Amino acid sequence: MPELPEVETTRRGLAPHLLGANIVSFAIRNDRLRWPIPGDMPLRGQTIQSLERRAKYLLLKCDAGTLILHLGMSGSLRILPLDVPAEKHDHFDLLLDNGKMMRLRDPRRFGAVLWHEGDIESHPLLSRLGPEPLESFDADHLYRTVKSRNVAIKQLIMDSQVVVGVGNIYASEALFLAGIRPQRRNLGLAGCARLAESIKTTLKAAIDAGGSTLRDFVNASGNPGYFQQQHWVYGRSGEPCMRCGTPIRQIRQGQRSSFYCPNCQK
DNA sequence: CTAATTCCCTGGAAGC
DNA sequence: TGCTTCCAGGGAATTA
Repeated sequence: MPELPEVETTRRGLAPHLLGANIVSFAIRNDRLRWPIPGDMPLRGQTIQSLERRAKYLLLKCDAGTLILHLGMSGSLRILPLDVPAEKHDHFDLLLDNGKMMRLRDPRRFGAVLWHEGDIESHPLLSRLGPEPLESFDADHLYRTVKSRNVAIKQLIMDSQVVVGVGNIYASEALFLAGIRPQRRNLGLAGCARLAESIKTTLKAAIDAGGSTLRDFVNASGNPGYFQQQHWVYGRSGEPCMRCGTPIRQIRQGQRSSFYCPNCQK
């Protein structure tokens, strides 16, 4: 699943192929993603100025506006030669003047391709987002939020208004590293500090792991460079904790699975 | 306002 | 073997 590290890895993989390129045209094969892909985006002739990431959104900034991309649950972006035939779930292509194209594949169609002109931070999807976890996010901010809300800590750190980019997998992993149970509601400043640090550590480690697979990014037959992460607790229900051997527990929180070690996490 | 729930979608695994 | 059922998840939209 593309979480923040996968999106960042994708951004780094795409950037050298996209920056400075001119958009010749685009193709929409199936516009039914999270929202319909606008058919009238004025992309033709635009030069790609930068490729940034905000939360899990990729922002492809052009002369006249920004192409907003989201990978949803199953989306991937690849750079391919122009003549590679599209397969079943290849919904959107961006054709460039350098002989390459960027292709979006998204079987479950939870992703998005949108166009926005003007200040990108004011876009409705971006304007209410909380801090980036690897930038301005810290213990004080988390502690203040914990005190002002009455929800389980796991759901809090997955709330994009609190901090962006923490998906279901890394939420469980970060809570394990911090020694905090996912259902906890009261958390002191020290606990918040451990958790904020664990979130940063977890995401950074995953981004670093992704870097080693970047060489596979441009590959017509291979995968787009996502990577298998070694998980402490996620998906390991009933298996022994790698720290203490206690069986990992699985619970439901807000229709999502959470995993934790009942001995290591209090 | 906050918190909880529903919904979009397909592929893969499990069950019969 | 082939069907049916369940589950996964981002996050906006909806409901309580």
